[in-house]
Amino acid sequence: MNLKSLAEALGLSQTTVSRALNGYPEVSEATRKRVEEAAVRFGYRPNSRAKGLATGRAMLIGQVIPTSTQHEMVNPVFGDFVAGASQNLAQHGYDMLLTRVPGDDEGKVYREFRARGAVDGVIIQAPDVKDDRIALLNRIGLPFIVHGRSTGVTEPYSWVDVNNTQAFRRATEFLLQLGHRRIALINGLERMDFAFRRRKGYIQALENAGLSADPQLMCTDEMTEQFGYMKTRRMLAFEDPPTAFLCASMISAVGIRRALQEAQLVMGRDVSVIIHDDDLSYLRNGEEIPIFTATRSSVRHAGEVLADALMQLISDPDHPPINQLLEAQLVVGSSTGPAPLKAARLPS
Amino acid sequence: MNLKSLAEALGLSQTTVSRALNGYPEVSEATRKRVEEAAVRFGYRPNSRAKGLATGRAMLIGQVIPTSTQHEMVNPVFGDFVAGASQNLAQHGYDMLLTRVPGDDEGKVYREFRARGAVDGVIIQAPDVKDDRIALLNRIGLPFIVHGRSTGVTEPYSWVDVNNTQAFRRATEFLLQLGHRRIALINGLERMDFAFRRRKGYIQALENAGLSADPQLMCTDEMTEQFGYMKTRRMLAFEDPPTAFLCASMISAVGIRRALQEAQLVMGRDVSVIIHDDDLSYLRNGEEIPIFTATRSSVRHAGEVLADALMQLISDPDHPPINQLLEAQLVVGSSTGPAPLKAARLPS
DNA sequence: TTGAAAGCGGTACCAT
DNA sequence: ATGGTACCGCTTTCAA
Repeated sequence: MNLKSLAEALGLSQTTVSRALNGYPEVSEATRKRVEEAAVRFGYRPNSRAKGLATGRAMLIGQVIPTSTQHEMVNPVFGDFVAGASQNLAQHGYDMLLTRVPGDDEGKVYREFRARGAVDGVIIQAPDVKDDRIALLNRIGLPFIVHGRSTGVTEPYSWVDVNNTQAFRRATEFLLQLGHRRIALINGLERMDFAFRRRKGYIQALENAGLSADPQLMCTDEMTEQFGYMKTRRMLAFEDPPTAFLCASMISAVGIRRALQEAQLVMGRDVSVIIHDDDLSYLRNGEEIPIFTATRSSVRHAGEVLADALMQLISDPDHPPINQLLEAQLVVGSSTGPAPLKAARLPS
Repeated sequence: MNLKSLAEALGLSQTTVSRALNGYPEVSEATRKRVEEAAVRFGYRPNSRAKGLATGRAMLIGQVIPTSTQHEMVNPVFGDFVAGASQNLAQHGYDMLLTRVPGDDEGKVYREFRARGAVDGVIIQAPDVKDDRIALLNRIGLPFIVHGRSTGVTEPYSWVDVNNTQAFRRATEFLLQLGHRRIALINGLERMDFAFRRRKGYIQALENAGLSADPQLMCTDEMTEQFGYMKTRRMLAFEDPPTAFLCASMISAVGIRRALQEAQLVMGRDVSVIIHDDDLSYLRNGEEIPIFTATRSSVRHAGEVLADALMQLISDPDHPPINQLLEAQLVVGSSTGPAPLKAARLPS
């Protein structure tokens, strides 16, 4: 059923039917009723491509699937982000177009998007420090918004980010308060802006406390389970091992837990662990105090916020860049809900 | 730059240019060269919607984002599946269209897809036992393929699935071989077909060994960390607690590990854990033998296989249903690679 | 081998 | 308030 046959069935012109269905004011209420009813009855839905061709809009937002380069694995929270984003895009009639890039020529995809008119805007994930996608997109004039920021990029662009620096500063401060002095940082690839910022927060907290970061306790790599496991194992073997861990990925966190579990059993070692992204938990004498950032839901939330911002940018081409810094949640309590911070101190 | 202006710039008709670019044989090699070169030079790319309107194909595969109903969280391997699928779709010029359904009227989305001609086919995720989406899609005639199967559906349909029954039967057998008799099953929602099948495999293995499953050791719920944690805690408190755990989600596995870590510290308890999806690991006296199914990469692989199958279905409307059962990987070794199975026996 | 022109299914301008 | 029609950018039949 297309517009033509619907119009014929109603004995009206395509123009009128189209107007009635799209809420134009010049249609009489009587005909509008009649048309809408018939549309439902016949199950008429306008063809997406025809509509897009006529209006010049794709009603699609593009996104390149972000895989960590080597292992080609996708960040497990990607699904949550996408769920949040597409939920709010849907409210504006938009869907999400996912593409995968063979090599590292992501720029080619954006040029294609633009040239083919395949999408009305794009979402950029996991920007690097000095990410060059931003300049490209600004240049080709494809509306976009970055999930995260890119240190070193001076030209204006829209972004929605979580305050990673603050989150890690606070988490480190919390551990320091508890008496920890040897705090390990299991970080992601620091060419990625968010990892870069997390380290910054960690170092800030240490320096504010008059301590300097021990290079031996900081490591950076792709966030695999293996990475978390190996690094933790190695660090626990130091003569002055860390008493707490700060980590930024639920995947690596599994590895850390595995290593700790092993260490406790083998060495009877009593260690604390603090984990960012999904849950931060502090373990002391077998009593666990979960501190969590509930990142899966906050990533989802970021997706929602970002989608709304992008819709604004698209509806108004002259809209100034939107920059939105989301407060990092850092709640101490059980994973069923926040609770007051318990200051469990490290025994001297 | 569109076809018209490209044709004008070349002093050729749109027809010829179109033909040259689409590899029609009747174009002279000389003009084809000339056209292709000019297309590159001008950065010409055919408009997606115009092309789609003319050809009647959307070059898009639809997919509804699968969220577990209550918590609205997305399975963390979703990204890996999508990466695999869209990689192979891209080889055929297809992209993926993601939609989120507000309520539970997923059927409405598929009708829309069909009526609007928004996609050429769809991928169905996480089918329930007796999933009714299958009948609907068969009825409305939208090509589709299911990632997983649906026990109880008799009409033919295409699917790509992993042998979950076998995987869990084998894992259970392995634990039995090692001397375990009290094996816990931390399962997903058993209305979902894959969870249903996993329990089947678990029970099969027990019965083959002349044992019957203890209802106390089987639980099923949404795969949250909390779920894994709480159930493990509870089961460890039994007077005859499990000595091994079989789990089907990396998220719940974190909870299980957390509970075990705690238990070891508090109770000095020595437990084994076996985890499906991402890693199966066996822990004994502090010596860990990882047994893993590498599910993140195998889910990715499933996405690739499924995409290829769907491309076949779409290119040939009369193609009979494609059913492909992927062997579940069950490898014993380190997480860097497979190694021979070590039969670490439980002390009697 | 090349070109003219009729769709594909809508929207929107200009009349009436 | 309603209708006629050009047009969006491409493919494809038919004619030359």
